[in-house]
Amino acid sequence: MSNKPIPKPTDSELEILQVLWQHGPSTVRFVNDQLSQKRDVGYTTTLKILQLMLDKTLVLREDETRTHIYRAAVREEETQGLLLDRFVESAFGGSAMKLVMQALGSGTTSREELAQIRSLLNDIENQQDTTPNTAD
Amino acid sequence: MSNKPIPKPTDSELEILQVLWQHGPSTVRFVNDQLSQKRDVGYTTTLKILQLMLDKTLVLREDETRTHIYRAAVREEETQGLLLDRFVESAFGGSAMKLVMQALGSGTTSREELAQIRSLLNDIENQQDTTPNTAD
DNA sequence: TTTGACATACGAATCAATTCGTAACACGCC
DNA sequence: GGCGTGTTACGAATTGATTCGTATGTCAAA
Repeated sequence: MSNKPIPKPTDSELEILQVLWQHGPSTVRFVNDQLSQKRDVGYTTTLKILQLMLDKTLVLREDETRTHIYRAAVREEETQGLLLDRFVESAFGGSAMKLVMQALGSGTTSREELAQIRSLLNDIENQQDTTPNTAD
Repeated sequence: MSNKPIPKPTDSELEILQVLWQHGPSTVRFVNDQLSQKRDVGYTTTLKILQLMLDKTLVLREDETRTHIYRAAVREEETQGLLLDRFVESAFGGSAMKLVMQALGSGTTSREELAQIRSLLNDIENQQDTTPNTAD
C-alpha cells in the first residue's frame, strides 16, 4: 500500500518544503525569493538543493516549460509526523508527553488553540473507550 | 546575569546528555556501555565526543582521579526547550499548536498522561485569566 | 621493576550538507 | 543573425559531525 520509505529531509530541504506546502507548486526563483526574506541564500544554492530533493523524490517537477516548476512530493502531516518521532526520540528520550508539556508551557498558545487541544483530548479519550488495547 | 548562550548539542551529544541526565555523573566507560546498548559505538568515539562537549561546555569533568568523571553542564528542561523552539520553527513553521496536535494524535499517549495534560491546560487558562495580554 | 589492563589525547579519514562559481543553453528583442 | 537576460547543470570547496587508529600515560599486581 504505497509503502514509500519517506526520505528524511534536511533542514534546508525542510525550509523549502515549507514554501511549497504553503504556496503550492513554484519556480526556483519564487522559492528563492521566499527564502531570501528570512536569510541570505544564493539562487544556485536553492536550485541545487531542489535538484537534490528531486533525486531523493522529495519533490516532483514539470520541465516541459523552460522554467521548471517544483511541487512537494511528500505530504505535510506525514513528513512532520516522521520528524516528530525522531525528535521525540532524540531530544525527549521517547516521551511525547514530556514534549507536549514543554510546548504548552512555553506560553505562546492562545485560548482558542487551548480549546482545540482540549477538544482533541476528548476525541482521543473516546477513541480509547471504544478501541480494545492492542498492547496490554 | 548568567546569560550563557547555551551551545546547541548535536544528535550524538544529545544522546550522551540523555545518559548523563538520567544516570548522573559518569565515566566514559559507563556512558559508552549505555550507548552500546542501542547501537554500535567505539569507546574512543564516545571519549572524543565527550571531549568536544567539554570544549563547548556542554559537560564538566572531574579529572583529579585517573578515570575522569563527566557531568552535564546544561539542564535538561532548558536544553529541551531550546531544541523544541528550533524544531517547531523548522518543521512546523513556528506553530507549537500544530506540533502538539500531531504529537497527541500519534496515539501513544496513555490515559493518565492525557489527564495530566488536561490539568496543565487548566493551569494555563487560569494564568491567562490573571495575566494581561502582552500581544494586542 | 616489568608487564598487562585500561585510561586519555590527538590526528586524520570519511561522510553529508551546504554553498557557490562557471559553463551551457533557451528565449525574445534589436 | 547576434545580444542580453534569465535559466538549468554540474563540479568543487567548505564546513561540521562522526568515527577510529594509534601513541602515550598511569596504576597495580606479580
